[in-house]
Amino acid sequence: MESQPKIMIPDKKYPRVRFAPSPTGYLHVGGARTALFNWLFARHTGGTLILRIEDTDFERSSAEMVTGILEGMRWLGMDWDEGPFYQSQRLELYRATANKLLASGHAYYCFCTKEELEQRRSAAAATSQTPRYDGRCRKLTPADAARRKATGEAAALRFAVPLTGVTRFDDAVFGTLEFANEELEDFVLLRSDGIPTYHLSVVADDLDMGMTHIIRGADHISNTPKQVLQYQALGAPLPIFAHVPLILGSDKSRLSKRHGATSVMAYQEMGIVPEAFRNFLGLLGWSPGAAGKTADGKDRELFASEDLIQLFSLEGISHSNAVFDNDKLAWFNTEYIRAYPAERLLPLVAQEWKRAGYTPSRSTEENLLAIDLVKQRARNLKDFSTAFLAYFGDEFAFDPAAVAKFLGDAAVRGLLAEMAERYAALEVFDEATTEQALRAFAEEKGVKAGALINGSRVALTGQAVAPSLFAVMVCLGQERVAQRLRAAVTIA
RNA sequence: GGCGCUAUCGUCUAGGGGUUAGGACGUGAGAUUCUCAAUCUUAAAACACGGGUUCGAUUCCCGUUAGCGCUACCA
Repeated sequence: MESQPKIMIPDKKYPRVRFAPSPTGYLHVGGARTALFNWLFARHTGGTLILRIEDTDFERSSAEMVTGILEGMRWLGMDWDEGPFYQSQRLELYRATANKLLASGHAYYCFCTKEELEQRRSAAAATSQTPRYDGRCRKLTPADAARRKATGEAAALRFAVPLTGVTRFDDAVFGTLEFANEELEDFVLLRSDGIPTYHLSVVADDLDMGMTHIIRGADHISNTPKQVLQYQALGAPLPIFAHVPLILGSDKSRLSKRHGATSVMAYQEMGIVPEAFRNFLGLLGWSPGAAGKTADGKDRELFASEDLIQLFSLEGISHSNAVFDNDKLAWFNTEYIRAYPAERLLPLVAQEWKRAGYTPSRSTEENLLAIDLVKQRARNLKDFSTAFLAYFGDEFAFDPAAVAKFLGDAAVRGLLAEMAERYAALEVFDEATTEQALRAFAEEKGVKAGALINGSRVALTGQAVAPSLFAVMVCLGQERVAQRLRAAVTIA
């Protein structure tokens, strides 16, 4: 990791928020939503978004995961103003902060070993006592502790939580939250190897980086009093906390691998359009309230990025957890695919083709026309590399079910081949003339036009599902149509 | 177990002391078409339970239940 970017001088007139993922996994759905809310808030208020990588757990963190997280943010169209900062490169700050806390008597050295602590914890659990650090090293005199530390004895630094009283803070979504200090244990600030824990580094950084709002997952609510205590010990003003409810799987348990994809990038691979995903995520745990009504009083669902930015507010964040609904995501996806102009859809489709190892054989012009023709029927980007292949080149598969349903009759196949010559001879090849030709041919042969239409559709596209047949013909072009109809005899 | 948070259709949610409790996804039915999707119409579907407060509670308060979170020298 190269040199660290500079932190700008905090200008408290505008909010400063951060997204602070831990690179122990890819960007997951919950993290992406937290990032989105921070980004939306920053953009709405004209504030600053800082990206901070919380990699103080060296064993579980990796550079690869950082890359993945940045990739996920970019895919969703989120940018950041400062960073990424790496906590692993800011260790001095944490030590300095720890020293301040030690000097002011808010922290003390603890010489208990990990094994001892574990033993006491399990002993407490066995007698159904609340397992909590008993504060025995707190009784050591500072001089004693300093001497032992000087001899090289391993020691962690713990925060001395007040024995009585309550710690209170205002949360922008949950209101005033209050915790009894006696419920809090003397948590570790610095591990015995000198590496800070999350509790210390998060406060030191949020302070140093001038954060005004802390927007993060509700799983941090219980950690917050520990952080508030540090702000107070340091004589620093509190930022505004805003805890965002969690995202749950379909069984209402916390979203995890067994619910399907948790990595944001997996949704790209599944053919989801980034804006659809962002729209969906933005509405999970947040709603614009009355501002999101349409003229006829219905709730709006479709919000472009700019709309989300304009409407976003902390007040709209809901208090309860939300279940991730794949069906609704799929619906957003089709809405966006259909609404995109072909020019905008093409790059996404091209990416999908690349991933599928497909190269279209027609021109960009023709591809754009084809995209416009078929996008109404797309549910997913994947459709463009599977069912829609016949529109972009001559290599495509025939759906066996479609063949069986509409081309099972050899007589029909023969008629199509015969009809191919009519099409080859057509002087004007547009929707009107192609339809005319087919209906005339059907009448002449004494068969239903529908049978020829359906058969042609399969012969031309390989699918039973397609746009209007004559539009398909025009899209494919005269030569191709004649060719594929001639080949009909060989299909079944 | 302790502490904390939460509770409106299956799901996302709006609303709020007096409403036919609204919308969206999904689901059912019908219409339409050249297949399918779309579209249109339409149907079913919710204030977790029990006590208060109040003329009146889904809304405010308390309790119960349930779900989730935290309970590490992880973040």
